Amino acid sequence: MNDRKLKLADLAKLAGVSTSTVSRALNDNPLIKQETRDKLQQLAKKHNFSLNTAASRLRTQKTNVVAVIINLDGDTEQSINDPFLLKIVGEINLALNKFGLELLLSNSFMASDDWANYFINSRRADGIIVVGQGKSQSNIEAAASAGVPLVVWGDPKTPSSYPIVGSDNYLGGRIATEHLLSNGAKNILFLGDPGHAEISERHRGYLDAINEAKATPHVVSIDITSSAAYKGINQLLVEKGRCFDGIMACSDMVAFGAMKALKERYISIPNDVALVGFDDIAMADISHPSLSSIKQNTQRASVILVEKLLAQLAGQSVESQVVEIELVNRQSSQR
Amino acid sequence: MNDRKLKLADLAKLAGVSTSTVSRALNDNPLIKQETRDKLQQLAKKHNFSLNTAASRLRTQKTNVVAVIINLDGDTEQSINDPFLLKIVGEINLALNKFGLELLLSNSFMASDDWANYFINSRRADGIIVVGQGKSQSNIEAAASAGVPLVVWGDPKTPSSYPIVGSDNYLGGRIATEHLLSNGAKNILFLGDPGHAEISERHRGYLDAINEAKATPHVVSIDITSSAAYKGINQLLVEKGRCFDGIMACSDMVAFGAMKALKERYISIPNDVALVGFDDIAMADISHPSLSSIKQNTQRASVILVEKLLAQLAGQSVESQVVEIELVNRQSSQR
DNA sequence: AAGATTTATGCAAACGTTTGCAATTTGTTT
DNA sequence: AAACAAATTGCAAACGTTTGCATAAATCTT
Repeated sequence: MNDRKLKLADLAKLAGVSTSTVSRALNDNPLIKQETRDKLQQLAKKHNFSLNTAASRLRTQKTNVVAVIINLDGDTEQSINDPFLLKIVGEINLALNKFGLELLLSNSFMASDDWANYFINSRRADGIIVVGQGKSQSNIEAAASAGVPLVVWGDPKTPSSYPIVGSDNYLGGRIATEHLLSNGAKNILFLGDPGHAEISERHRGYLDAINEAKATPHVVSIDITSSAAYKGINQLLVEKGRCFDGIMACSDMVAFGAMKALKERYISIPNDVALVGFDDIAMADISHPSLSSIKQNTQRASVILVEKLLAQLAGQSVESQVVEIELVNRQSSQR
Repeated sequence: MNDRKLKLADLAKLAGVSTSTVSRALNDNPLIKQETRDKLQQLAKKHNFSLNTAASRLRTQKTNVVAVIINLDGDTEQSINDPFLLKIVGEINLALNKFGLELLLSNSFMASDDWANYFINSRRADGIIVVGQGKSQSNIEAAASAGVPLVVWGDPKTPSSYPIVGSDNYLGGRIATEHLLSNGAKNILFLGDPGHAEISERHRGYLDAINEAKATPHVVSIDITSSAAYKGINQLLVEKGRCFDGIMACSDMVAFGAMKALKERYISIPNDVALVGFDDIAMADISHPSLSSIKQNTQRASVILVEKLLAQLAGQSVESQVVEIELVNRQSSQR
């Protein structure tokens, strides 16, 4: 490997042309003769040359970087290790790569609260993708109103000044609940925290389905973690006995927490209690009984998120968008 | 919000000092009088000023960015969505933040194969953290021998020219197997692909434990996915019946795949077959029966990875390091 | 074959920081 | 009060690209 890092000027000298020509050639600028372009590109490859991104970013005022912020609530236990959040990040990564963009990973604890300043003003990234609305949208609002190109994974029905891409959570909640009802459940619990944006919509769907069936709703409000779910169901069983025969869990991890509590007390799933989760994480298919769940099309959503961000960068204004959901019918709700 | 982005020079004019002074003040350089520093920092805050990172990176030749590469095998199904890999990424993120570094997320599919060139030469990042050794280490070798500051999450016992931080996989495999033996299992399966660096060590540990107990080893070589495990165990049961009473799975996801196959055939865990996994993912505690597993201290490992990378950046040479493991004893292996 | 186009290249000025060195101010010593 | 040392600040030159404009070379008109 060469000693000192080559720069454009060195390459130009080697080829006996100007730096402008090399720069254009490497960027495949049609101003340069095809033949010259090929020659220079080969030369660059041969010498292991690579443009200094700092310099080109400074010059072009573009970074080709997107900041992805995992938006965690300060007061919840939902951790940066939540499998679903990380799954989305993985898929956003793939989607960004498809468009030649890079991914700067952050979380709401780390970056200062002033996202516009920290990420955009400082030219760390061209735009922001926020994963999760959380309980409070103030950081997002602030960034959006500062004119930052921004797009959010969350509940698209939430009124907002910024585009939100996500599942139809209302419909998901409704379908899941109707599914439980049609499988004979009468007393269905909603397990999750309706204070949280996305979950509140699932809750609305649940409520409407319950009311239409003239059943009585019952909410067990817990944090979005499996251990909170485990404790919540346990406590309920201790205090009131098995006063329910169905659970609509606000996430798969929450469903698994509930499942554990039920199994420990030898309550049969799905015979005594039917169970539906949300997210369709990998584990849903592997657990026993396998977990029925509302599958979110995260792959498609990721691509849409990136497309909408690019549209904003191109100056277009974009709207929120719903991506389809699907009930994946497995053992935990069959009877 | 102001119209045009402020630059250092604007701020300097506002304060009536030179850009040098502002630059130094914002970087808390003791050359500048404390009083002046405070004043300028406040002014910067007030005007929502933020240094242009492209410019400072160009000037200083440092980025404060670390590229994290999820190293996926081309020929395996282990996906970018693997919960364990992503968990590590999450923790590396936190560790980097602690040191004021940022995280550029990549995977081995996206970046060109020439990591030295793509990440370092181009000044995209100062160093690289590779997550997972995969089956082939050629990319890593190439980068390391090009002099890239680099550190790998993997099996520290693998001979290498670069530092590897990871669990004592040999010991993990051994402890897990001994645990199964001491719980009365006689015919213990190793479930996983010994061609894979980290897993080969676990396999060695397994073999030694088995041999010392004068038992017979039996390897079911499968891809590192739960569905491969499910199929593998299913097939074995069909072809040879239940010819084993213990399974040492090379990961928790693999263990869950096996668990599902067993449950479906009403083979009791742990009574008929005792089961131990590896990784201790969140689900291990939530499943029923809960899954005994070898817990890797990923949090500590992440901090060590970052520290070793920083040491390299400071010109020191660093060695591979083992982080402790721990058997988490749960229901799947108790009898 | 000389002008008028078209095509291909080069010049030189940015982009916004940081930093070695020089210059200025302040404080200390005699 | 002069001479010196120490503490602050400013000057100006980088860092390595990209790109508007000018120029040179090649092609086309007539």
